[in-house]
Amino acid sequence: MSLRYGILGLLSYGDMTGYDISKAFKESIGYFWNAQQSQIYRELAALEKEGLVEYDLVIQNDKPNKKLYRLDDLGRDRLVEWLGDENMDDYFVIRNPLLLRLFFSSKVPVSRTISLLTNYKERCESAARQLAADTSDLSAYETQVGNDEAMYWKMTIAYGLGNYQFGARWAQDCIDILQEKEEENG
Amino acid sequence: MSLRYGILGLLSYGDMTGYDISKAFKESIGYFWNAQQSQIYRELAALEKEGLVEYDLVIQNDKPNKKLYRLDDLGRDRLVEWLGDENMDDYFVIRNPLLLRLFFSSKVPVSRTISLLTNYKERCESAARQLAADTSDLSAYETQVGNDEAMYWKMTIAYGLGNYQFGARWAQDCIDILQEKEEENG
DNA sequence: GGTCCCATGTAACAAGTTACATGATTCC
DNA sequence: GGAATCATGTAACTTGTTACATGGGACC
Repeated sequence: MSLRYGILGLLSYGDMTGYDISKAFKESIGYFWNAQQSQIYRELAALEKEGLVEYDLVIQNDKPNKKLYRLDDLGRDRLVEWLGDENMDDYFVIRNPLLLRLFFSSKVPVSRTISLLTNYKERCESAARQLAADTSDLSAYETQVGNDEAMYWKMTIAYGLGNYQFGARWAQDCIDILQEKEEENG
Repeated sequence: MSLRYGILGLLSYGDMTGYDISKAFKESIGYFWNAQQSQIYRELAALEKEGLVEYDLVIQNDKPNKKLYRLDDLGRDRLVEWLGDENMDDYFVIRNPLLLRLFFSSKVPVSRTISLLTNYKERCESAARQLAADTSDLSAYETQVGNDEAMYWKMTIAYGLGNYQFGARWAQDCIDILQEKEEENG
């Protein structure tokens, strides 16, 4: 259900094509949501059918033609409705494949799990660096969309960074425990 | 794909019915994975068809009959294979509906978002308390399954607790910013 | 000549959600 | 009398994944 509101939300900033939206999911908000291209086209078609969005076909000569989507009033209403929803159950549905795997890791040599966690830690750190770099220049965005938008955006970045940092710290703690274990039994 | 390995992993501890597995997902490992009952029965049927698990039909008089599932050698092999998999892409696919919503929250009054985050913070804190309470007595589990299993289990708990604590702290930071904002413009 | 960008989709499949159906026993 | 526990599943639907298909223009 969230994907649809992600699309409506992006369209609330300005008209976009499916391709633009797909890029936005990858590049701008990929650290808290991701979506397949095929999923976006499917959802856009559904949104149009339900009258939440409309599009104009833009004819281009040097590039493929495109469908430029915009929010309808109904779509805007639904977006605001969703933003005011009291229900938070969705926020506590967790599926963490790393923890699932770690939970059963006694079936595999300790060294294997150390390398898994080392790898994980590095990827957390590089993800954090990447996010910091991508968002280091907030000022451009700030003047473009206004202070309020930038404030909320910063909060999501703070979460992203904090979460990666936590992941890296936790992984290191686990590695320490496992290395001690290895020395004992080695 | 992870669900299947979650089931195989649980069965590696001992024979279980679909109902037992469903309970385990809810109660024991619900803080890092969740699965619908219907999903588990479907997956068990598929695993049996593929020869990764087998079951005995246990006839009961006072309760409904049940299918007691056990791991086959093939299932055990596949589990260990998965535990040694190098690919970590799955661990970095993120879908966080709270951040998605927060990102677009400039369209809604500040007070609304303060109450959202306050609520979120409280639920993080209560989830942390719950997890701590549920796992306060590790000793029973430790003698039952051995030290190695308990070690990995503790690591997943540490993640769960840390993650909830981080969520609560972050939410409070956001609330502080929003309250300042409200006083300025109030 | 090869790859990336632009821009649209379809098709098949896997995974997750929600609701329904059955029925005895136990506990309050 | 009502809810919870035990125990199985089916059906319909939504969401997410992977692969395929098309085709011009730009850049190296």
